[in-house]
Amino acid sequence: MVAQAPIRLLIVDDQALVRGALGALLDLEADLQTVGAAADADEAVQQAIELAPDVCLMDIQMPGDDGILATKRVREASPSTKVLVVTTFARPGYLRAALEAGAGGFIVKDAPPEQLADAVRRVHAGLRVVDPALAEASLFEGANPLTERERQVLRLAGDGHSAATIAAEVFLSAGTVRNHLSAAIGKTGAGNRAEAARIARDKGWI
Amino acid sequence: MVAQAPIRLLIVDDQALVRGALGALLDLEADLQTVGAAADADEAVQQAIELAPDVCLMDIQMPGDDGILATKRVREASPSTKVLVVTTFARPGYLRAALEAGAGGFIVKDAPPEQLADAVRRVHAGLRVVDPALAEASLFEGANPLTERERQVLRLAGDGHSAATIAAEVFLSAGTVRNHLSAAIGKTGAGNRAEAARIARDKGWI
DNA sequence: AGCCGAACATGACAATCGTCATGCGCGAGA
DNA sequence: TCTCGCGCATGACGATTGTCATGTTCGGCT
Repeated sequence: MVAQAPIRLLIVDDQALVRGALGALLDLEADLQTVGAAADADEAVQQAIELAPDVCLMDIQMPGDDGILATKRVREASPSTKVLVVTTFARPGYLRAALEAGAGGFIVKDAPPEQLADAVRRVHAGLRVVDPALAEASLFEGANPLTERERQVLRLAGDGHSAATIAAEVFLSAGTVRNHLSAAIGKTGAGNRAEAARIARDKGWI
Repeated sequence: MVAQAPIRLLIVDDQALVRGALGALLDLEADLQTVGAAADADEAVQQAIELAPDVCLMDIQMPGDDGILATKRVREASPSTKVLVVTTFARPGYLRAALEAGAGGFIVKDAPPEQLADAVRRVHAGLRVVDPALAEASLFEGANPLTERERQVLRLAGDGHSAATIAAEVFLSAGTVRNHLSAAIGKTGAGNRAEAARIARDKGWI
């Protein structure tokens, strides 16, 4: 039997150490070969065009465009490249957003290392790879219940901005800002804006 | 020349994928050998005793006891083991706390992969390894200005608890809690408790 | 002993926040 | 077409928060 051409990989993660370590781990597999590495969305898109890799490993948390948006851009730039999203946080909102952005798989960094190579192979074969526990949580949690305005003001409130400050930034009256926050507090089941922001972040809603 | 005995490593990180990936990266070096892996502080201490590794790679963010406390416990359990703290966040407070806990080095995950093996060798040789930029920041930021009470109430406030709730948890009057929070707000230069909590977390003060 | 500063504790007062009632505009379905 | 529901916007009202003046305790220093 003739040896198959290896699956060519592009690794995207803002942390250099993680890029190198994942590369080392995957290069141990005979049928996988790391051909590129990128630290942000722009580099990722450029390398996807130049290298047309078979699979792109994508971390979600990055400075600038996040991994979700980067996934969408990579898929547009190189449709033959499958994207496997690898993330630290098992947030249902992330899973949903990643799949909608065109990701072929979603795996958390808690997963055993042996599973990673398998996930890459499955994604390359066109299969959907999703952590079962996370898929269930996503179903249970349901979709993001927050409206655009609510997300917008809640993000700012979570950073400690006052209602008046937020009102000035989004061109609303302070009362309206408080009202949107109140709605967000109700939908998250929180008792105040700080807790609401924390919960929404936990679930990947903002 | 006779081959040196390899440097024996214990890797501590709550994320299985990262443990495996770091292990793969370091095992590429001829003079380094991964002999153990642990997912939390308890496992780390147990393995330090059983294996007496030369160097322990320690992540800071972990469930249960954090990496700082784990460092202290590993040093006590196996004094011959040097600890190299590896963290995602370059927070000056973390650096100071890690060194006080007995860490021999502190490196962030942004660092280039080649640097990691070198850092391990230096720590093993008994040298201090610290990211220069971070050391400067630590000097500039100074020590944690918050008192014990201020840290305590600010942590709870950051999770969205109200003054009354916090008061009940720490056995103080609501007014006293507000007063401690006010002090913390002043020391962090924030405008309210939420921002104060965010800033304090950023700097590794809570 | 006497003094001093730091951490901690408390209640009064003004500013800000969370909730509610109310209204507008717009797309979906009867 | 006429509702109905939803997102959005606003101001009034009670609840919570942030600040300030004040007081207590405790260790260090002269």
